[in-house]
Amino acid sequence: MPDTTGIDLDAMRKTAADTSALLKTLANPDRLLLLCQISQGECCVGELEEALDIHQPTLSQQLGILREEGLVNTRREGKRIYYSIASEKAMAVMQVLYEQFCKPAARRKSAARAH
Amino acid sequence: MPDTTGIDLDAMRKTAADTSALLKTLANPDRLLLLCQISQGECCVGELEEALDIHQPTLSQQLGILREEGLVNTRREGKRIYYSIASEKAMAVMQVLYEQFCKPAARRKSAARAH
DNA sequence: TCAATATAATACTTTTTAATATATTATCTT
DNA sequence: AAGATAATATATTAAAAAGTATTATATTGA
Repeated sequence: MPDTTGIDLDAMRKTAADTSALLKTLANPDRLLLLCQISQGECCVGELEEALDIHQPTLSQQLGILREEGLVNTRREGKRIYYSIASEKAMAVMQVLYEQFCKPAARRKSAARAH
Repeated sequence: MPDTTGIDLDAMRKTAADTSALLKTLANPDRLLLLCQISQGECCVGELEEALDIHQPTLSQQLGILREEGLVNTRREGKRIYYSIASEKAMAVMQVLYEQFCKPAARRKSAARAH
């Protein structure tokens, strides 16, 4: 009987590596705030800077990481560059994070209802 | 008119920090595999070691991190220590990760259906 | 004393973060 | 067209902090 355990495990490891790559990209407060803001509608760097009060080089650096990891798209309009969400997977995770961390009251209610 | 922007932003930063702490804990392939396994039912260290082929001190170290961060519970039974999931938030995130990374076919179908 | 698990100690590499400076691209003014 | 300004990106670097893997040892219970 062939040992299929190792094969499955290799596939799982690969998936785990991909998954943890996304999580790692998300695991930074600035980037979470940026994605949160961008997810509510396309915005340019200046708007992000003002809304989140992160100073420009840091902002650009973090946006660069989000770009490299394929989480956001960009579009130039004159001097400005507009960012929007590019990754469904990232959005799916952000949605859950929002439910778990930003809407605790509502969550508790529906959890209670479920009992 | 008081500037309420800063107050909201502080709250958001706090939430973002909490959120990224969880993400950081999850952002490691070994820990993802461990949680995945444990989420399918309580298991002891030996079972995890065999199922995932991670060697003992590393395993114990990663389990230690999951414990410290409150993601898992432990229960001793004789020589063995059984691990189970302790965090609803972590499970909610794991569930989405599973849907996004481990069930791509099913996901694509339902996405297509939605059009 | 053995089995199961945890902790400690260490050495190493890799990341992260933050700050400052500079470059690029586009628009505006004269 | 020249130069000034605005918006954004890139480069550089320094310092701190984390992550990883390994080997050895300790704890707890049977």
